[in-house]
Amino acid sequence: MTEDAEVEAADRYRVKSVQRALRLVELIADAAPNGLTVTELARQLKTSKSTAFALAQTMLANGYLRDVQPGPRYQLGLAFLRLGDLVSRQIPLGDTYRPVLVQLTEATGLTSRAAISEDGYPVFIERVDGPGTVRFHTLLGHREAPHASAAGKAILSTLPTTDVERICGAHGLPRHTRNTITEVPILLDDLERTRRRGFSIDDEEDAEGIFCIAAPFFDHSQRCVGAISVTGIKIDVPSWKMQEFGHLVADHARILTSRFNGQAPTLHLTSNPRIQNLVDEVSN
Amino acid sequence: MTEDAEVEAADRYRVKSVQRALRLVELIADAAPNGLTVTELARQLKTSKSTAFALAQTMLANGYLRDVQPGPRYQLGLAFLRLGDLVSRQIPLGDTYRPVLVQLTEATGLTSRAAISEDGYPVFIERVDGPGTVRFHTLLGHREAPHASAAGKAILSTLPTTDVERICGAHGLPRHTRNTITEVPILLDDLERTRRRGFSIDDEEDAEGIFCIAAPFFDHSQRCVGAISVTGIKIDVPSWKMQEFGHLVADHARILTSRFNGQAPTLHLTSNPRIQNLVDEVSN
DNA sequence: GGGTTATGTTCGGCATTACAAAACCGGAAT
DNA sequence: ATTCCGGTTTTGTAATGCCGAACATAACCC
Repeated sequence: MTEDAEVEAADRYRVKSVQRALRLVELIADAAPNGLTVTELARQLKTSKSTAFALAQTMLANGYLRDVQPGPRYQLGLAFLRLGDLVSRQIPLGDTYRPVLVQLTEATGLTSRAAISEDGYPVFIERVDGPGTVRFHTLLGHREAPHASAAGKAILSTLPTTDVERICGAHGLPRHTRNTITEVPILLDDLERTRRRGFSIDDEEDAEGIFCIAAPFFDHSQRCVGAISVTGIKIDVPSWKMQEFGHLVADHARILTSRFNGQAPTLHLTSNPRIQNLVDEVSN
Repeated sequence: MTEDAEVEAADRYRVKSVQRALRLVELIADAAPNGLTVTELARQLKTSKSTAFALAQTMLANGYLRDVQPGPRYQLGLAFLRLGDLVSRQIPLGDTYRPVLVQLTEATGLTSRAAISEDGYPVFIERVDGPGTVRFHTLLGHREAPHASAAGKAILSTLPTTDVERICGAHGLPRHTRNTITEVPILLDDLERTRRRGFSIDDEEDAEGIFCIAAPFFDHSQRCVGAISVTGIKIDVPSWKMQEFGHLVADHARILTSRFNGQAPTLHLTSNPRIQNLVDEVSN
């Protein structure tokens, strides 16, 4: 009990049963679409059936869960639809994103998404699926890794190095694929290239076979609000097309910036010598 | 304590602190977009500041609330975005609705919505706003009154009379405006007219100055899945246009029905004599 | 069809812990 | 500088959430 009094202190003002209830919601969310039974909930929550039952009943009575037959299985209720809609309305200029994404998807034929920055992390708030048959299971509200996603790197590329190091320090650079950048200096190089290009590239760094291209957009004080991105399957895209996609994404990010009456910051070119010879790499 | 042991029994398996937490979420949702402070929460929850604080901290730590400065105000967190998105994906054929609504909005210039039936109540699951500057504050996940909304009446019109009476008996027919139907027989007449027309009309019955036109759609077993509707301001719509809107809505509802591989039920014409002379009213 | 297993639901008691009140703190306004 | 007001922390106590075990009910299988 002496090990980490800090965590203990942080927990002091948390209501345990509510924590459990929230965890229950998460479990059901992850277990979609078939729902979970009381027994399965109890096992996963590491609690007794009676407790899981009481929690589920409470959520049920308030519309946060619904009961799908047969064999009482709990599924997320429509109440979350309302709350989700409310949240998306609270996002500043929330209805600006979709038209831009629609246009970007039409131009590229790819699924496009918009993320806003939450302490450096991209949180996706809007999505327009492409016409392809392959569907990426990308949920709104999802936080992606800053170092292993195009949107994340686009956001990081607008931040001073100290902030990048702080954010990376907080959660490390866990490896997702063999292409994932796991060293801070390499990441910083990548961010510098991103600044020069105007868009970031996730080349199978988050998931095998998937690429992502993103560009940041800004508010009036030149602060990065978030990033928009397109996602596709690596195999059927020649590299010249990647460049084209990149410019399209960057163009549409600029449209968003102007919608916000925003302004992109002027580039602070690095003096890092390792970077200097990358200047012309853009046109490769 | 002897008054209603039934309610007491139903409450027995509810977790009080979780109930409170959910109520807290509702309060914050209703108080949007500026959020609430701990003190305001405590007052509205009729609890002490410390309790409200603990609840809010718990939700905060899990991303269900966010802290908007200044003077710590709590606002709904982006976690709800994820859950809302998940729920909307769980709706069968969830991505079928939007294209149809887009088309309907283009054809009518009005805001159009789709609702699914939950025990006779329409719950709105998708929305496409019209080009007008006036915005209706219609939230997804919102349950409208069955007797005082076009979508509700469209759904009721597909149900046998006994079901309609049961549903109305459960919550009564509360008056919203002076046009609201508050008598069951009148409602039944209206439903019969709806069946003959092929679409339902809410003529300022839910809110003054607002009209709504809806039509039901069906699944393969001829059961009503829900209804789609258009909403507009009464004043600038001539009655012949209402008819045109009605047919457009009904047409698009049929499109949805066919997307579900569904089939509309054959009309069971009533023998109610009061209705007989309404048959030709359609062409008024 | 009866026995068997796996569930969902109900109950009672103990220990936990969520709660309220009050003290503490820090910033804004006077 | 002082007061006020709201947010945070503390602490004791009573409420209540939790568990285990009993009960009910449905699915399953010889």
